[in-house]
Amino acid sequence: MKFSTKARYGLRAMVELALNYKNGPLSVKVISERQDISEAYLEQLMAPLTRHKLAKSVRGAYGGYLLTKEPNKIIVGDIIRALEGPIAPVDCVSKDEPRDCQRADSCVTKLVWEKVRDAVEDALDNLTLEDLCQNLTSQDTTGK
Amino acid sequence: MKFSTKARYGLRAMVELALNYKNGPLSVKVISERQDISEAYLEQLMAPLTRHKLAKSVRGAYGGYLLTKEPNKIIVGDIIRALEGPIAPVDCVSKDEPRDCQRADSCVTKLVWEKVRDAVEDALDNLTLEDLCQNLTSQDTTGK
DNA sequence: AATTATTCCTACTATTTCACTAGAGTATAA
DNA sequence: TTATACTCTAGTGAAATAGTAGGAATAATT
Repeated sequence: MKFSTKARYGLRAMVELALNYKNGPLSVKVISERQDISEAYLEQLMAPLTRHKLAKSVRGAYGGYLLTKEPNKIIVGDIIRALEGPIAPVDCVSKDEPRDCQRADSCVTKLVWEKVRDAVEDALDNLTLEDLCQNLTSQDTTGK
Repeated sequence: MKFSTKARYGLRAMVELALNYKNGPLSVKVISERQDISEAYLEQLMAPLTRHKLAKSVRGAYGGYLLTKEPNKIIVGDIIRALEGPIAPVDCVSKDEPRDCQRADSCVTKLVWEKVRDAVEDALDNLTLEDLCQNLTSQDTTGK
């Protein structure tokens, strides 16, 4: 029950964009350095984020990526879904692409997975990039 | 962000034991037939459940597995943890075996994973095997 | 016009994890 | 003493993960 590096790295990249929100585009190179993520790999992660209109790109020199909205309008859950697909601890309870299973008594445990799915969605959909940025700055003052 | 077959099959096996709670041990063979799970594979899943004292075994003819407690005393979260280890969407927020990461600003996203972890634990720790059994019987009456 | 910095696109690959299978050994009831 | 179970460990095939690599397109700078 782990999130992949796609979700983890991609989210960190988005936080980096949020921190830079007022300063124009940030290149993959810079993000990858600041966040210590492989440049080529991070490039791939930006594609789904752009496709889902969470970030937009500016090509050419001095280009890079920008958020499409203010940090407080960007939901962490949407970032994760863009990177990993629908949030579902097991395929049969995926809201978007449920996979129906033959077994009648799979319903016995379905309740469990539905509750987990809802709990995770609730947690992720009530956090914005701004929340994370605030968390960072408040932690900085505590000194390590 | 998926649960493995270990968690899914193992939980289904435990529900099967709960349904049979008053009738003595249930063999892996029977469980595997009722739940349509490979016998040899399910055998392996019973080991951690036994080790964590959620089930106990009776060897020899007419043997099998039993719950160690009443279904309403067995927490779904404990079953999942026995089968998959600590509930943690990323390693750094594992309550038992946290893996410390060097990156100071990993803290930026740590909040996210902690919230997810807590949400999942809360969901799983507030369900017992009895809850699932009741869910089954009530669903049976709805037809389908 | 050439150069440089950037995103875009796609194919490839190494590693790891998952989901089993297989078989030999041990305990126990009938 | 035999059949029925659990116990333990090693092996394996397929799939997913986590990247690498390279070239084409685009835009600003010189």
